[in-house]
Order: sequence, then C-alpha cells, then structure tokens
Amino acid sequence: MRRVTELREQVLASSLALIEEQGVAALSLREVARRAGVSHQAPYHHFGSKDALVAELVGRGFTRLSEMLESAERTRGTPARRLRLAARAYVDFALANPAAFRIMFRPELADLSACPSAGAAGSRAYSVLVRLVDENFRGPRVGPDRLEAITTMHWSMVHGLSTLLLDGSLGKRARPARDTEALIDRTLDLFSRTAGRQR
Amino acid sequence: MRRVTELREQVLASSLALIEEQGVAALSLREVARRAGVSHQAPYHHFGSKDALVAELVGRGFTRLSEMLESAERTRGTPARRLRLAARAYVDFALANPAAFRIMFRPELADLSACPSAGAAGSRAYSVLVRLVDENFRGPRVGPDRLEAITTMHWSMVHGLSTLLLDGSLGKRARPARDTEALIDRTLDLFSRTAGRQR
DNA sequence: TGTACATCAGTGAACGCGCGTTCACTGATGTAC
DNA sequence: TGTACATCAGTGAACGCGCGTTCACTGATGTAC
Repeated sequence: MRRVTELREQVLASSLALIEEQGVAALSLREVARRAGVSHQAPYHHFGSKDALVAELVGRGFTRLSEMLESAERTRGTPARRLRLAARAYVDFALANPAAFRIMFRPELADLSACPSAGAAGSRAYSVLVRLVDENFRGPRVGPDRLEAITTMHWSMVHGLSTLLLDGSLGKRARPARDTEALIDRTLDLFSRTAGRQR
Repeated sequence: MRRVTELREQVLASSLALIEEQGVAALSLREVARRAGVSHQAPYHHFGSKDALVAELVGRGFTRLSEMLESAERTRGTPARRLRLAARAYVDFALANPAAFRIMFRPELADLSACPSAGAAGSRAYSVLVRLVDENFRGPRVGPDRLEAITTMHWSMVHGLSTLLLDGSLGKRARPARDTEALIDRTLDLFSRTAGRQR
C-alpha cells in the first residue's frame, strides 16, 4: 500500500495535467485513476466526489495565487513597483498553472459556496489587490467610487491578459515574430505607467 | 413539417439558452432536440455533428461582435470617443450574448481551423480594435511595439471585464450596494481617459 | 512480546445514465415531362 | 392537368461508450491491553 497521502497528491496532480492536456470537460475521476495506475474507485477514499476534488483544486489555486500576490506586496520599492509586480505575478500564476486558473473562475463547475476555504482563499487574493490600489491611488480627491473603478480596471486587465494568453488568442493575433514574453512586459509596463494615474 | 430553416434556427437558439442556463458542459444535441420538441436525430439534418453546431454558434457570435464594434467605429466624434464606444460595445456584447461569448474563446471546444468563416469573423472583430488604436495613438514617436502593447492592453481590459462580469466574480467582490452598470461605466471611462495616453 | 480488534486504502464487479452517432424507414413537397 | 420520381426533414430503434457512484470484499497497518 502507498503512504498515506501519496495517492491523494497524485490524483490532484493528474487532474491538473488532464485539464491542461484536454480541457476542463475531459476531467474525469476514472481517467485520473487510470493515470495513477489505480482502480477507478480508489480516489473515492480521498475525495468524496468529483465536486470535492474540483473544490480542492480551486482552493489550492487561490491559495497559491494569494501567496504570489503577497510576495509582490512585500517587495521593497515604490508602491507603483509593487502594483506592477503584483500584475506580473497574476499573469505568471496563470501561465504557470493553466489548469488551476481555468477552473478557478467557473462557478458553475464547482460550487464554492459549498467549500468555504476556497472562497476565503479567493477573497484573500482579491484583498491584496485592494490594498495595493489603495496604496497607489488613495488621496484627498480620490473617492471610493474611483478606487473601486481602479481596482476593477486592474483586475480586468491582468485577468483578461491571462485569459487571452491561455486561450491562445493573443498568440494568433499578435505578430508571430514577436516574443510573447516581451509583449506581456511591454503591455504591463504601459498599463502601470498610465492607467488610472492623474495627468 | 416545418418550414425549411425553422428547426435550424430553433436548434441554435436552444443551444444558447441551454449554455446560458447550465453552462457549456451541459450543451448536448439530445437536450436541444428535446427542447425543440423533436426527435433527437432531427438536428442531424441541419448540422453534421455537434462540433459543426458549435462552430456555427461561434461564427455567428464573432459576426455579431464585429457588427457592434464597427457600429461604434462609424460614430461621429473624436477618435477617443469611438474607442470608448467600442470598449463599451465589447462588454455589451458579452452581457447580451453570454452563451456565445463563453464558447467563442475556447479553442479546445470548437476547432475554428475547421471552420474558416468563424476564424475570419474573429479576425474581422480584432481588426476593428487595431484600426481604432491606430487612429488614437499613432504618432511619430509611437512605434509598432507600442501600438501592439496598447492594442493588447485594450483587448485584455475589455475581455477581462466581460469575463469577470459573466462569471459573477465582480458582483461578489464589488460593494453590493453599487450598481454594476455604473461600475462598468466608471471603469471604462477611467481606462479610456488614462491608459496609454502620453502624459 | 503477543494477541485481538479497528481502521484504512485499496480491488473488482455492477448499477443506471445520457451521450453522439448510425441506420432504415416515412410521408410531404417540389419538379420534369 | 396528371403522373412518376427525387429530395428533404422528419421518426424511432439501436449501437457502443465513458461516466459517477455504490457495494461487498481484502489485506496491511496501527493500537489497546
């Protein structure tokens, strides 16, 4: 028999690999068990249901994203630099964890209200962004409406960029000779230098 | 028997309704036939396969999006106003056609390379954005790299905002008392007034 | 140190289900002569 | 105007498939005494 948590971790890893290779729709407990070289009933000893497995993946995803954002937040330098690093961290998370990113924002896939810890991890990530925007833009003439709009704009921008990169839309449209990495950097640079700043 | 194209249109409409209600994974030819009150084989007289049905939905979606963007492009006023209207048109399209929007950017769901017209419709929409960015930002000191970054930034922003709105993420995070409509407007206003503009 | 027992992580068979797709058929409509 | 025929959009039965989930069982491990 395996050590206690071995199969559990293997199932989680195989699930992400499967989603990465064949998309969210291809995720099935049976295929995951097959990849782990284990009977298709074995995963049920670690996850009560397929939904519970997905919820665990979502929760871990948000936790990892939060850690990466908080790491950017702790960096020395100007507030603008911290915000810029957080934006890059968001995109980096998506590129490094495409399968997790794909399932994290699909409420119809996994009911997060049934999994409080995953919901809390999502809030934790969001609150980093709120703090960074606050630090960068709060001022006597900047009301809550404007702060909320700036937050929404930043989140939309990094989320959209991540999504388009993962779906391959940008790769198809941007000039093929250009390096994707450079495009990401130029785009985030431009955004953080201009968007929302008073002129 | 029905008139020639009646069931065809009904199948397309039911498919979108089904996706809207239960998500992309719930789309099945059999359920769609059921909703149309027709045998489950009947749709095959109009679509060779499920993939062909999805490709048709994607193609029509991009065509409609292109029309809305081009309508914004034809508006009188400043270039900035046209770009701002196009951004709003993109978000409006997503909110008005959530099911279509959800499947339009999922290459693993429908292989667009197998459906040239859908791919062309996608390029048509993208080229509107390219023209509007060009009109707004081209200048002696603005090279192609910068124009490409501005384009990417704009697309990412409206795409991310649309995605977050459809997935309900923004509704959960933003202060509940605020009107979503107002948040969209403030965000797009702020973005178009600041992002990418020389200071 | 030995023994009885509970627990835990596996196996393998079986369930019912909905799916995409194929096939043979039907009956109404349109068309050539 | 009638007739023969092709076409077209349906029906209904059937196929094989993979899925999530349940059940009864097994054998190794940990633990109380």
